[in-house]
Amino acid sequence: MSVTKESKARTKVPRAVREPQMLDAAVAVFAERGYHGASMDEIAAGAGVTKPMVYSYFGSKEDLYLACIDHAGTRLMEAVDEAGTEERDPERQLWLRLLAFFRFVGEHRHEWRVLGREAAATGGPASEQVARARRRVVQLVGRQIELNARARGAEVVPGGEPEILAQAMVGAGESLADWWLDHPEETAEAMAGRLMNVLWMGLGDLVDGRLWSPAAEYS
Amino acid sequence: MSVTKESKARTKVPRAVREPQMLDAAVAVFAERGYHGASMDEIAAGAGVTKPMVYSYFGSKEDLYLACIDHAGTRLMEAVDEAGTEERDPERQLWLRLLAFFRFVGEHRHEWRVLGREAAATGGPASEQVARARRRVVQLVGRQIELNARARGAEVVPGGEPEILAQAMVGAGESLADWWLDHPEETAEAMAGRLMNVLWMGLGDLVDGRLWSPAAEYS
DNA sequence: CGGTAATATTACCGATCAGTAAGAGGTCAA
DNA sequence: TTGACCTCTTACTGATCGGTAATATTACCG
Repeated sequence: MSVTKESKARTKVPRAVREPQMLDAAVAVFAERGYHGASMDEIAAGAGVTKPMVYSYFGSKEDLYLACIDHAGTRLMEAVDEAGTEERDPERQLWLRLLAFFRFVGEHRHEWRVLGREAAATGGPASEQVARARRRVVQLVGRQIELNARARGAEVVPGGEPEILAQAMVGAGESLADWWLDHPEETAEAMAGRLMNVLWMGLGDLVDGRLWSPAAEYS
Repeated sequence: MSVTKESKARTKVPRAVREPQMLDAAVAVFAERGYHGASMDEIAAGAGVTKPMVYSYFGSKEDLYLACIDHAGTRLMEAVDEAGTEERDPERQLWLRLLAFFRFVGEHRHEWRVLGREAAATGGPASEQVARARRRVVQLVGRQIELNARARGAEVVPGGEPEILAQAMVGAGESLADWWLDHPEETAEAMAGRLMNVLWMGLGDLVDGRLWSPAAEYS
């Protein structure tokens, strides 16, 4: 009952297994305490080893942090990217990807927190890495917006470049995801639906009673 | 050239003057380094004094942080609240308040950063204070949404409770504000216009070419 | 002037923490 | 078996930082 799993695995564990364990523990601690607040001892303990092992595998605290950012960013990108790749209708594709986003956040809260919140706190080159990972997500969303616009026959998106709109969308998603943490009774579908509404329909439509809803069953 | 201002003010400064100086310095350092990364020595130096003075006025690091949150939150609330108080049209009132928000962010980046980003990093009772300050903003926006809905004759806002929509809006504003930091050539008006568009018109309208624009001159 | 209260400093303590040295103990191939 | 390699630990260093005496210095008021 002391540690999460496998109270005592006294065997030596090969690097290929232990390294991901360390990464997971690091993501959890960084998400909980932030970069400065996280201690390497706690991360090591979370992985079931002691500090020098973490240093021998990852080099330094900052390198470990960078690895966490990369890990989380890649996983999020994969989840959102592969959702709706075979969906032709851009509006529905947007919906599917929003849904994938919230499902990822719901199932990997730690990863999301590392990417979203504690990001710019360090100020060093680590924050550069976070900014890059974040930009990848924003660009993906921006391309999605462009797709939607082109599908409607518009050459450019009015109201600003797609990436700026994407920036706003990602921020709205982040904020809703945070709200979700305090209201776990909501489903990922409900959260994605809310974001889809406020983004796609806009407040102007909403207050007039025009509501968005997924046309068909969602996967 | 060493310190920002007044190279040497060798006189003793009354508490009523020095305390706000400390608060300003603390906001700046907390915004830059985050709670954990900020050192009391740096804050004290920024205020032109040494550490024990800060402790004698604010008690502890956490108390100082709380004071910063309160300070920034109150100022932001005031700025947004008093904008458009005498505007009757809710849609235009929303616009004026978005504008006030971005002007505040543009002129008080430190304050905004303390409220927005480094917020949940501490995990202690300080994050509770941040959450409360943030909630005040969200509630203000939520009331604004309700006002808009009522002005259109709707009893309730479809698509979810107003505070959830407000949560998304605030997040979108945060995110755009961050983007703004890297693109200072944009004006507060342009930023507020973009946010107004994506929120009020919605992507569905935007990609169809329906764009929002302020009806009359904005103050 | 003199003395009281507020402003301010120097110099320190103890704790925490990133990072390391040195070596103990398995594991496996030859 | 043996010896080389990988895993893992104990035990430390040096620096930073929150917080605190103890004390100095200035302003102000009678």
